[in-house]
Amino acid sequence: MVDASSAVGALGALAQEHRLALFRLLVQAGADGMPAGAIAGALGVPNSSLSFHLAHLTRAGLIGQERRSRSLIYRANYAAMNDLVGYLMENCCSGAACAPAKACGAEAAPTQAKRKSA
Amino acid sequence: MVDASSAVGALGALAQEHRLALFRLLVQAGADGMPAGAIAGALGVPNSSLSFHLAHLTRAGLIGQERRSRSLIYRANYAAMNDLVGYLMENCCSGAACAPAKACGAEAAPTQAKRKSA
DNA sequence: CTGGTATTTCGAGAATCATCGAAATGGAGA
DNA sequence: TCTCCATTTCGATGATTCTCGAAATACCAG
Repeated sequence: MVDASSAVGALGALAQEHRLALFRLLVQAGADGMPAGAIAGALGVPNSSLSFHLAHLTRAGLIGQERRSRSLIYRANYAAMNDLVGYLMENCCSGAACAPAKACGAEAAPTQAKRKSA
Repeated sequence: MVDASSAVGALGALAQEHRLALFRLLVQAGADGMPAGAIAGALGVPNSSLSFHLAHLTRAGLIGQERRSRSLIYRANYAAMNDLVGYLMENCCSGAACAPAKACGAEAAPTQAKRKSA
């Protein structure tokens, strides 16, 4: 489930050039994720700026992190992405021809608890 | 199609409490849309503020307007919404188990030219 | 043409956000 | 333990955004 304020938070997190590119990068990276350094290189953003955006996206619940030796591996939270999309399209067209729009149910539940039941 | 900057624009347009509520209201209203006054009433937002948000959403291409007598009818642009979602999920999971995620193909192309080819 | 209603524009103030260098932190290897 | 590397926090600055009353505009009915 998604409530209005968390949806606003998630959309706000994505509403920024670097963060959108970053999130899409992780979405496309799949379950393997990417270490912060590699992301910084791929996006051409200074470390301190990237860290800021990474934290923003994390706080919004759109990505998760996992430590792997010295590096922090980030990966997209597909469940959150699907929830957000579902929230946007909720009761779409007042019940007209609307496919439920489903998506990447990937195995994105390796380290952290992805079960954000609340 | 969607490019990065228009996606950022659309997400930024949705990343605001009132605008998100407004957009969802229109999404749920369906093809009939709603006049500005009714929206202001439903959201409890002053006219001048609502107009600002309406313009923002319109500039982002997420909603369209049509004059009907003295009122302006606003309605969601489902094509834009679907494009945005498609952009977010593009190449999801690096080709893993990802459904193409489709949605409200409604007849949302009444007044303005929705063909933003460029 | 005149009156009236629906909606937008104008303007200014308050608040939030993005950027990035330098310094601090946390973990791993020797 | 000591050192090194990856990443984050701190701090200040500049830019953007939200809000809303009052005035202007657009349109329709009579």
